Amino acid sequence: MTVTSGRRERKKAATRQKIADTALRLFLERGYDAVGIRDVAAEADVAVTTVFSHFASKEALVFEQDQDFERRLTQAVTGREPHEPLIPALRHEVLALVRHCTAEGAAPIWRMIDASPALREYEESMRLRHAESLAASIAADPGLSATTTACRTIARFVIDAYSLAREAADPEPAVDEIFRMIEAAWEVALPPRCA
Amino acid sequence: MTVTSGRRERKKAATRQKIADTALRLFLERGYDAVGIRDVAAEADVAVTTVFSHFASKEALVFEQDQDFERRLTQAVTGREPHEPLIPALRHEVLALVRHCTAEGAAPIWRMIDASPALREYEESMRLRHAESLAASIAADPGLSATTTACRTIARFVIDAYSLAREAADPEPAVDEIFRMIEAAWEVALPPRCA
DNA sequence: TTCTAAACCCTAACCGTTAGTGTTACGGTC
DNA sequence: GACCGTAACACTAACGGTTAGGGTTTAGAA
Repeated sequence: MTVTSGRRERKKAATRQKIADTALRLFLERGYDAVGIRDVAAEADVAVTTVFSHFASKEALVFEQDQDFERRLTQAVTGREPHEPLIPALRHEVLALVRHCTAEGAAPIWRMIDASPALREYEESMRLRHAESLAASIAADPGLSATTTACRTIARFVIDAYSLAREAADPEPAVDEIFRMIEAAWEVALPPRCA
Repeated sequence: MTVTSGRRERKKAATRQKIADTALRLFLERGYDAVGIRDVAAEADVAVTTVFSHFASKEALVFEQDQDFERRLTQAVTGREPHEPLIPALRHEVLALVRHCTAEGAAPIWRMIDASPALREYEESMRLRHAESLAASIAADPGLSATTTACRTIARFVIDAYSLAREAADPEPAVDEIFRMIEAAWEVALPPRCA
């Protein structure tokens, strides 16, 4: 009921972080498949059940900041200036996310993800979740009057843009190229006088 | 080396079919999660290892006609009349696929899929594979001059259209609505004189 | 202080999946 | 028609992610 910013929460967060850090370190050292949950638990000095109380699956250990990602996308919609158009705001945010993922230090992690079918599959289903929540944000915007289908469609397209650009040889121009397509799609989705 | 349409191949196909039929029946009777691979194997009167020699995973038992789906999409691109435009051809094929999936008899299967996270996840990664092979077909068309990124983008959008329309309250109009958006996206992706 | 419940631990199991090792029987060869 | 290579299948045992069940500690509320 209270603020509960006490020791308990700090300890819990520390445990979670220790597990995530240990897991990522081991995965990068020995390879994702070569490291078992029991290894992670032992190295982080916690029980296997504790790992699963913090993370829903082995794959979730790798995508620890999943929720950040989702929040930034919805924020780009709900937190933009009044009358600021939707698509450019999303383009800007996706560009930032792609830059973040293709930055120097992130390369080994993404190499590991691309090498593991399980991780790729997990990331795909994550993206679908993100698309759904993005679609909800867009649909909730009172300044926009698009159908449910159009909102969900644009949300998917935006998530596709992120995914495709990240894999492209030259990510930043790819964002621009794909967003030109999205912009065109969005314009025909709106009723005539909603320019 | 020869045609090998002999008894061996027929027996193999029969085994595969028996496994698939048994699995689908049990899944629908008792629920996907309530049926184990060992149950399927026992009921189909084969060894567990035989199941996995025919199907790569438990989920693959449900999406038996996966390859049909992929072939139909690429065929819609590679097999269309000369000068027949790309997007309407794809729209036509997606419409047929959506009709097929939303037909009366298919409802219980899709209800089961929607209810199981594992099956949903599997379907998502299947779709990504289909998008990749569709992108390859589009990129290989000598009559089109789009960038690699544009081809991959349009392929994703088309697969999204299938997925979103299938889930929509009214699937067929949804296909039309989404394909209007795709058409607009495709037009800005082409260089100026490729109308 | 006392009580509650959240966080954690341990054990044992479940289930999908695979490796290792045969066994059968089809299909081509002499 | 006997013979051999091998594809298809069987059996066992295990591996690894995941969960249930039940117990212990401790932060924080009463």
